[in-house]
This record gives sequence, structure tokens and C-alpha cells, in this order.
Amino acid sequence: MNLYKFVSNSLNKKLGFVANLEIPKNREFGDFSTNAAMVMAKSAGKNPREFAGELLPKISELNFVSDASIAGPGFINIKLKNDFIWESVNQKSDIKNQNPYIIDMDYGAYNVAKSLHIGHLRTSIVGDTLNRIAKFLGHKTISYNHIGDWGRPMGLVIAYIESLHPDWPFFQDNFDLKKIKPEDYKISAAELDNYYPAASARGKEDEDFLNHAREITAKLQNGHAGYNAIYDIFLKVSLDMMDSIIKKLNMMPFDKTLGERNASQNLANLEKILNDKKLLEDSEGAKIVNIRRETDTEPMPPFMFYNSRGADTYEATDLAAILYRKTNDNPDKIWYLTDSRQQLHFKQVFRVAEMLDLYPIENLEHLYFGTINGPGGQPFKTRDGNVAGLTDIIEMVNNAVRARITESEKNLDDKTVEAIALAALKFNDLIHDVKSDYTFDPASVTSFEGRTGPYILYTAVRLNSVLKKSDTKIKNKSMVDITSDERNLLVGILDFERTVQGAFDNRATDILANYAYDLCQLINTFYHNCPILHEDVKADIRAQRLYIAKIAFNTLSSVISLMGLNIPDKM
RNA sequence: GCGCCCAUAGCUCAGCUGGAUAGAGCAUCAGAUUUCUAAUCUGCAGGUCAGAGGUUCGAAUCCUCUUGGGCGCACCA
Repeated sequence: MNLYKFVSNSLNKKLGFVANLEIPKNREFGDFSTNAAMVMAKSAGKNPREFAGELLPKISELNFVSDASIAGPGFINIKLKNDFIWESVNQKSDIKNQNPYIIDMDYGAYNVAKSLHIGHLRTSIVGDTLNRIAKFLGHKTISYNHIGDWGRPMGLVIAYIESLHPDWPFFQDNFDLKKIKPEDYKISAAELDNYYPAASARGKEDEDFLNHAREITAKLQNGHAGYNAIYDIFLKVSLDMMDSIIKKLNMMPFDKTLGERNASQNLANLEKILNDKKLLEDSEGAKIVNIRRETDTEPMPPFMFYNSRGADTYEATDLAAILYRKTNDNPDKIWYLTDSRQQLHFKQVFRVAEMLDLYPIENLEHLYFGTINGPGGQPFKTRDGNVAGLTDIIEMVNNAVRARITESEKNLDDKTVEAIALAALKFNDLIHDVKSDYTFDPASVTSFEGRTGPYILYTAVRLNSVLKKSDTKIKNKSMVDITSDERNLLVGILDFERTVQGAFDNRATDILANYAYDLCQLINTFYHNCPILHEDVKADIRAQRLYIAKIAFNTLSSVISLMGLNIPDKM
């Protein structure tokens, strides 16, 4: 059950007004506290401590309160009965939302023909965890990998392939898809990986090449058979690479992988809607929507639908995607996870979506996050100076885990190594405030001590090991005698549902990750101070502790699973 | 120029309800294993919450200004 919610509701009902309920930072003050007396003293014309004295008897009457007292300037501290805590642990969950939302979640946004780099880490990991949290609370989510698959990079890559294989049929005037076997023209993932950087570099120094790429982009978008055929070949290679990363990161598969290419099919339709509403204007050869408002104090450039060369824009395809989602999913909300540099872009798109009565702006949320920097404060780079690739980073952490295992003379299989490494990588991302930039420090990500993913997994593994060794059937018996370590752990467990709800409400995975760490600290203290299977532990105490260990493990497992991690058998 | 974000311990970060003595981890130092996994636990030390003013019974948190940093401001996605 959600202990906070229960206590808060009971307290409000008893007092007849909504009292602010807090969990004191210093736990010696009690399980909960309220500053209601201080908040209300002024309007009541009373001294806070005196007013608190009037509220105190009512609070003490609540049947789950063992002690309530006035402290400091007028806080009322509340301590719960041990029996109540013990029984609460068995109360059924009320976490499923009775009025669930349909939420379209747009994260990932991988690019065709460009390998994933560190910039894709947050959108993937945070997006996946928010998706899991939303589902856990009973909401219906539809995840979209809105892939970058239709712009100039495609033209550049095709132009580059043409320069390598000018004799391939895709580039001949008489190209006929029926006369070739696409499987004869192989492009490996490793080759494709090099094409875009090479093409991009060449485009910068070779104007003719760039113009040719632009021409190819336009022709590709207009249905040129040869370009579309070669595109389909490397699109497949790219989609396979994306799938492999999604599996490596233990993400849920995307419900839909539809990008700009798909959205662009809606553009003619969208253009008609914009024209019907008389929103589209010509400006310097481009077609735009003026979204500026009188009240704007910030720069608000127009929303560009077609650029002056007639090409589809980023804004146009994102707006078309909203139309697509409205038509196909009719979600209550659409969430976008991208980095903070795209705030203005989404503000523009959302304004036009509102002008078209697709969605009010409050139902379109841009959950932006900061950039990941290297230890120098600069964007994180590999040794060769390139933006670090995601596979390289995963490999780096894998190697560090292997080194650690060798050092401690353990023997763990590859699957376990990968699970531990993934925990290190993902937990490090989840625990940072989503909106802030953060420093990706390889030394600390691969240290595995303290507040890290491996610590979380280790706690679960060790606890589970005790549960597995126990040959008695674990049941909830009556409470015998409870130590403060056991009590603290139970109270921590009872904060789980509030935490998940809070993480959802704030769209903040760090709330969940910090809870995971706090819970593990409580578990480890309990584990250390409260022996379970030792011979000198009395049977009834053992039964009680086994039960606590079991529900602690269950709760921790839920948290670990929400973070998209797996618990190894041993480590 | 206009706008958004940020500044907390040596380092990396919490403090997302304005509350009580500002908390963790790492690093340093001192301890704990005949004991269910030491990737653990316990303890010491470490602070002008960038600076100044204001609101409040109470400010790291809200407001104003200053300083320093990051990012964005139509044809790249």
C-alpha cells in the first residue's frame, strides 16, 4: 500500500482540513510530521505551538499512531505503531490508476545510417524507464522510435555509395528493380557506419558533391526507383543495428518505428488543413506559419512548413507525426524526450498543433534533458576524438566489470558480466536529474562501489541468496519483536508506491533511482545487523526476518525491473 | 540583443511540499569477516549553498539585481 497516502488521507479526515504531511529528514523525529499548526497559526490568530497543542489530541486518537508530539517551532511529529506497519506491508496495492491515460511516447529518435552515440543514451534509457513506470501505473503507452530517415543525410550516404560503386544498377538511367537481386548488393554494418561521416566530411569541402546529394535527396523523396532501392538496402542494415542496441540496453521494443518518411506521407493532407485555416503564408520562398504572439518576449521565429527549396522540414514532419498519432492512437498525451536544445522547436510545433485544434499545449510535453559531458566539461569523446559510440561505451563498461571479476577471483559468465555492466551504465543515467547536464566520468561509472547500479544488483543477489538457502516456507506470521533496522526497512518498503507515482508525476527517473539506492542501504543495514539463518537465531525471529527479507526482495525486484535491469543469480 | 537552463564538501551529485542540525557517493583516514556473498557494513573529517538585497515565523528552495558558465534564436535534423 501507499503508506503516505493512507496516513495523509486519515489525518485530513480526522482534522477536517488538508494538512501538509512531510517525511522528516531526520528520522528520529518520527515517521511523519506536519507543519499544519505553523501554516495555519497566523490566520487562526494563535501561537503555533499553542495551536499545535489543540490539534495534538485528535492526531493521537488515530488508531495507527503510537506517539504524537510537538517539537521545535510547532511541528507535530507522528510515530506509527509497529503492529500497524507490520500489517500495512500485507495490504494490497492500490497503485493502478483508475482513469488511465493513453500516452504516445516519442523517444530514441535514432538515425538511419548513423550509428548510435552517447547522445542517444538518455532518450533511450530515461524513455524506456518512464514507459515502464507509466505501464506499471496502469496507463496505456505507445512508444515511437521516430527515426531520422528522410533528410539530407540520406542523400549524402547515397551519393557516397554511388562514388564507391558507380557501376551499381541503382545509379543507372535504365534501373529496373525487377531485374536485380537486392541481396547481391551487400553493405555491412561496419561499412555503413563509415559512410555518413565520410560523406558529410566530403560534402563540406566539395560543393559539387553536396549539390549532387541535395539532388538525390529531392529525387529520393519524389520516388526515384534506384535511390529508393539502395535506400531500402541500407535502411534494413540500420534497423538491424538499432534492434541490436535496443536488446543490448535491455529496452522494451518500440511499439512503432516510424520516422520522417512515414510522417511525410501526411504532408499534403496537412498542407490542405493549414490552407483551409488560412495559416500558411509565403515568406522568402518558403511556406511558413506565423506563430508569434503579442505577448512573446522571447524570439519566436515562424514555423517553417516547406523551405525555400520546397523540401520537407523537421517541423513539418513532427507536426505530421502528431496528426498521424491523433488519427491512429488518439492519445491523451504525447511525450517527447529529446535534449534541451530542441525546446524552441517543440514550442513551435506545439503552437501550430494547438492552432489546428489537434491538441491543447498542456497535453504535448517536451521532456528535455541536458547533455552528457566528459570529465573536462566538454562533450564526451573517445580517445580518437570522436563522439563516443554507444557500443564502445557498453564495451568499455563490460571490460571494467570483467577486470573487477578477475581481480576478485570470481567466476561469472558473460551474461552476468553484461547484466552488471548494464546496471552500471543505466543506473548512472537514471539517477541524474533529467533536466541537468551531467558529467559522464568513466572512472566513476566503472567503479562499482557505493551509489551505483552494481550496488543495487549486489544487494538483491545477496538477499535472494538467503531466501534460496532457507528451506522453510516463508509466510507472514505475527510480528514477534522488531529492531529499528527491521522497522526502518519496512517503512522504506511502504514508500514504494508513493515513489513510483512521484516519478511519474514529475517525469523524473532520478526519484526512482534514488529510492532504489535508499532501499538498498536499508536492506544492507538490515542484512548486516539482523542475522536470519544462523543457528542461534530463534525460530520465530527467523520467520519474521525471512518474511521481511522476502518482501524487501520483491519490492527491490520491482524497482530493478522498472529501471530495465535484470538480477543475476550470483555476483 | 532577446530567451531558457545552471552555480551546494577536494571531485561527482541529492535536497522535485519553503521547515528542525544542508545530505549521499567517490577520494583520504580509522575500524568490522570462526557469522546468511566485503561489489558490504560502522565511524572520523570535509560547507560563506557564486555574491548582494528582499518576501516570510522560517529561504539552498520564492522575488530582484550582480558575477560566472551552458544552450537556443527560419531553410541541418
